[in-house]
Amino acid sequence: MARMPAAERRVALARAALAVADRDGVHAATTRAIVAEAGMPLSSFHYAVPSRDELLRDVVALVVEGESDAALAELLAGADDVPTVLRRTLGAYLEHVRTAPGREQAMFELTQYALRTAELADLPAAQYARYHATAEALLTAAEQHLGIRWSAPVSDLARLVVTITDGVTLGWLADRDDAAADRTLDLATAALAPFAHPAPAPVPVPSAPRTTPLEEA
Amino acid sequence: MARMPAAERRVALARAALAVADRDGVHAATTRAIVAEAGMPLSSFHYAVPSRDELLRDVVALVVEGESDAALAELLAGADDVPTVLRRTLGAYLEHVRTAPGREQAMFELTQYALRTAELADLPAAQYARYHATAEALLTAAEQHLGIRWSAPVSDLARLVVTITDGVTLGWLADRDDAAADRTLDLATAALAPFAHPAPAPVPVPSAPRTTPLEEA
DNA sequence: GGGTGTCTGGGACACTTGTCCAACTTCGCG
DNA sequence: CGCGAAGTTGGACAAGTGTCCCAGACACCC
Repeated sequence: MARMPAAERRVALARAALAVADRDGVHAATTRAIVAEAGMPLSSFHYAVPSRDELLRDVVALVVEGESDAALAELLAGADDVPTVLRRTLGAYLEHVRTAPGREQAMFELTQYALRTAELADLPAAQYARYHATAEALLTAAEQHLGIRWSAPVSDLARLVVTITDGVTLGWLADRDDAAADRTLDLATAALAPFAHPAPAPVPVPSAPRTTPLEEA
Repeated sequence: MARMPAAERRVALARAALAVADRDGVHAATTRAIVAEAGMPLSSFHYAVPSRDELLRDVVALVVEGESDAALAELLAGADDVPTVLRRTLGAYLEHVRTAPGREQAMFELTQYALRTAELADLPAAQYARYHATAEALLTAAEQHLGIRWSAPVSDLARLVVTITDGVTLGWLADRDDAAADRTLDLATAALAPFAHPAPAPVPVPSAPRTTPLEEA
């Protein structure tokens, strides 16, 4: 085995663990399966990581990290009306689940496992806080780009959005009914869109007039 | 051990398995833990049940069975306006989750486990079909009792409702934020209520006029 | 009452699991 | 060059897993 600092080996193990959990489920991500995936001898595991549970913590961080970026670009494209953008964003999420179902299922499994494991009991709350924050950022960005204001607290709406994406994912994983999932998103869009109100007259800061409000970051 | 026909012993084992899965998670529901819970010797297990996976199938059936009744009564009580009934029903579900979180989590774990297990791969679809059917029956009953008509296909709405309850459950299990879950249900209620339209003039069957349409079953 | 089929239950099997050790090699610095 | 720190590794451990066998006990019907 090539020589490798422990820290580096640890992230390689986290990536391997994610690959195994994606393919075969979290319960199959044993220390032996993980090192096999990473092409390491078993003894490397506990040299790089104190315990399997610690590694799983890394895996969650690994996924939650890269999650926020992908969806944001979708919003900025074709800045149409609210329902269209909403539907397109939800659709993009579902598409992501469809192309990597194991990954998303692994995240559910990880959450459930963490909830049952004393040393990881704090993980799910942090994980979902990140989900909620991501959704909130998305909704706030939508206000800007669509020139609207949400008629309910954005943090509450964000939680509802995560609720819906989670629910749709779970349902689709269970029966793989693409058409039904799409119809659910249609309905969810129709249910969510009315919370968007046209923005009040773009508040001009009296002391600092702008030529065009479109130039605001 | 008292003598007991194998069939009877099997349901006792299913109940014990549910108790263990509720308390300690599905992964802790080993054959030994289950028979200990049931107060049986280990060898009784495979006399009554061919395999552990078969037993888990029973457990799902056990829960899905008793699920439909509880919520229905809620609807019939105080037949108020749509948002109130909607909110009350969703609230009753959340309350159920709150009082038995392990149970609901066990169902999620069971679904995830089944999805990863070839012999149980058919379970999740059937399980969710039941959920959807239950929600659909509820929504249809609501049409009658509230004198409304849903402006979207009831089966689609039912899937959205299950999506939301699943999502709320998952989120609450993760962070146990009661207030946030309640706010999510408030918002979901506001989002769902507009799908209810006043029923069209109560269709009188021309050949069989009724004195009062309220007496219809 | 005898015998057949149902039920009991102790014990074992083959295997997998997370974790650790102790010996070995390699690196980098003085 | 020498030496301590860092990295590598085969092998083992104790515990736990699902499943099965087999000898015995009991119930019920002819």
